[in-house]
Amino acid sequence: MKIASVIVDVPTKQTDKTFDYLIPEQWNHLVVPGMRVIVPFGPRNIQGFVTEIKSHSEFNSLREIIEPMDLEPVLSKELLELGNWLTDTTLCFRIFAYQVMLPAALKAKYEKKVKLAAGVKASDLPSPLSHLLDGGAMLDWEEALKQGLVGVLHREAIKGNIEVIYLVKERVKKKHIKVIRPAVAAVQLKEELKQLPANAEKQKQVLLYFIDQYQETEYKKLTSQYQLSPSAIKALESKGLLDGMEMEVYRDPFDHRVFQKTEPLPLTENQEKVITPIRNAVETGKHEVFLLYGVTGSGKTEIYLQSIQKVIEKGQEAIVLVPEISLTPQMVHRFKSRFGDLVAVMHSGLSAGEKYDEWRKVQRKEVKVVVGARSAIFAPFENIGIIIIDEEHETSYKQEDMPRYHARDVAIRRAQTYNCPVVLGSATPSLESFARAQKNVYQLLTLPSRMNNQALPSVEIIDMREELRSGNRSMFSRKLLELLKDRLEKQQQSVLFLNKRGHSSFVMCRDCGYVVNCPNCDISLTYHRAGVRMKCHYCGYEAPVPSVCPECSSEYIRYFGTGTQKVEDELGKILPEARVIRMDVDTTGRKGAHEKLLTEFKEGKADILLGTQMIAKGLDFPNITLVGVLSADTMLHLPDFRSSEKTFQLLTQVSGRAGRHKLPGEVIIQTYTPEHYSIELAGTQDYNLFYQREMMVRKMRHYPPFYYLAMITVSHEQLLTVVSETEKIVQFISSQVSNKTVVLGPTVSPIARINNRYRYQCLIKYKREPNLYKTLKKILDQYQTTAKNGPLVSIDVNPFIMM
DNA sequence: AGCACGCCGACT
DNA sequence: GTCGGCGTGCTC
Repeated sequence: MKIASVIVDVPTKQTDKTFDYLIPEQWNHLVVPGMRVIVPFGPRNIQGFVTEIKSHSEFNSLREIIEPMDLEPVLSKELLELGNWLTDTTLCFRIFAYQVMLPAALKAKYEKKVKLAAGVKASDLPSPLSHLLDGGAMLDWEEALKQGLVGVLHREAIKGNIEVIYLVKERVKKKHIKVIRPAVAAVQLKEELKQLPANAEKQKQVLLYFIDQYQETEYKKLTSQYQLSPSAIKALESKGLLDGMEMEVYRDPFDHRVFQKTEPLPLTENQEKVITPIRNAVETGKHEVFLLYGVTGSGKTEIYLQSIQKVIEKGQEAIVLVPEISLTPQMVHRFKSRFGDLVAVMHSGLSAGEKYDEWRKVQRKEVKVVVGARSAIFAPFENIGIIIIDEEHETSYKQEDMPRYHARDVAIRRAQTYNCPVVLGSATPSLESFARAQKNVYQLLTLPSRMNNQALPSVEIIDMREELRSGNRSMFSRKLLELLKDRLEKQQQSVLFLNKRGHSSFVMCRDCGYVVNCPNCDISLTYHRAGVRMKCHYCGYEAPVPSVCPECSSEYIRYFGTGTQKVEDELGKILPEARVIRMDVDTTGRKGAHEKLLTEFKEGKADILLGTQMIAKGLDFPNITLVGVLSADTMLHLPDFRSSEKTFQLLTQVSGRAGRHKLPGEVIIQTYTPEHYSIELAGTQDYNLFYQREMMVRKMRHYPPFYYLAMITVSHEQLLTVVSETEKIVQFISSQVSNKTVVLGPTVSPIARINNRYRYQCLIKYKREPNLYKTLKKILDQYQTTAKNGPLVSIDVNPFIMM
């Protein structure tokens, strides 16, 4: 009998290896690597991934695979290998690496049930069980737990009267509809029509329909159109004239929309210059990474579209990654209207079932292009011709929980295996990428000017300290107010951008400044409008919003939100005639609200669009001629070495919203630190100078791209234990690495406590350390094996969030 | 993760 | 003497 090596769905150190199972004869040829199977594991049944088929095992008493869950593997050979690579490079469990590559719908759901053992009568059991299990009924274990039946069940199980059953279930079913199609030629249908008994009126109608419409038809449509009972169709089916079958259908989220087909636009001279090397790489099947550096509005998307066109012509497939927040309907529209049904879209707005359907389209090779957020990088294509990452600098490409991968790294890895180009596009490339381009690791392609040579908007930086000194205490500088009024008169549109500080909405006392914190974590609670409650995002603690301040008993304790509410109120006072649309977590919570608000703004139903992060991208409306940034520096003081870079990127991004069409644009940036280079240089929109300045800082402080980072976070209930354990780790690493490597710590984490566990960090900065991963793995092995009340250790290689 | 096995305290 | 607490170790 053949043997399968299986990675089981149990994410622990001890089970992070393959387990061997016998393949029952009947599945012998079906079970292949990459397939999900149900296997017995101890007393229960769980899901697992087959990684290998072999004929020998070191174990002598193997159990059998219970059942395969797929007819064809869900992970190709390439993806299995990619999963192993992910495991090694991000130091996670293999099961996590496999699961992250699949839609959530394919993750197993487990159910534990109780039923009567064979040959036992329900009446033999004690009273509560006897009727619950009567007639072979299955009792849900959770349900039994709630009713306090565990003790009884336990006793009966020992006696052998009941049986515990472990079920592995799919989360989402494929959606099917029943269709009917003619089973014989149309001529023959006509023949049969004549032979029908005179009273077979309904059958006659159905036959006439199929003679007229010789095609597959939805069962429901037939029955409702002719008011049929199923029997008429059944009769025809049994005569062999019609064929009924289940057909898999997709939940198409864009079903109701019609896409006007667009043709490739003529390229400018610059675009032509830039696309040529990409086309060549596609043509010759050469792996190369291009950094497409092009200012906002320089026509990067058209480059993507035409490169993909080339790939499709060559019979290959394309993956396009777009940050979640710019995966707007407009963006999707551009791809759908160029490539029509060949596009699958994957983003968080879809339901689990819809995501699964989009994934199936890729798996069944029914599409050629995938447009999606981070996880779309794992699209199960098998002949990739190009991978494009738009807004390459976006931090959302790094996943913050296991496996902590960066989509850019995965993209390059996959492109290497498929010998195809990667295009990283940005108006403000990440320092890492730009530095690589400078060193010719990546090939730099530049689009220096906007299409049609529109001027970049003029940017003015306003020193808010100056405003305060001259007696203006409002949040609008005099200049910004003046321009807002001007745009109102001219009936042009403005965008006001509020940079939210650190985390989201919190509750604060206006009198004493008290902020409501989580009692278990050193972090403020987040306000949730539903139920007027506050929640902790880290431990789940919940509390109602207090009516008086616990510190000073003031009644003026309230939700501070992202500040947009406050800005809106103030706007209402000073510009009462302006129509304002506010976009933040509160107003865009519902599905589709985001799109609806933007459409309203586009249609000119408002003069001012006010919002946070989420309006920084993708807005491309002709009538926007003014962009105001209310507070540019809120992000600058976060404990993050990338804060300058992020500030510069965000300001540049926002500025790009103005004057993208015929009308010239103006940008006002309000700040308390106008002298900071990231703000000053965002003002002059000088990426190159910013790059040089920031590189100097990074070099001095030993940060990327000069050094690589690895962050170790240790947590424990006892402060002293955390400190001493972190110290031990620091010592151990120091002893293992070269003296050129910097090992910092123990340092308190920026979030000093989560869920009553204190947190300390150790930061490693290194240039070349070939054995570091092995060393880190050793640390993980050590701590994941020791007792549960011991310290927890997590490691993030190339961290993006330093908390 | 779940679950069994196993060794100590408070009860019929 | 037993029921049940959760500490430890195993699952091919």
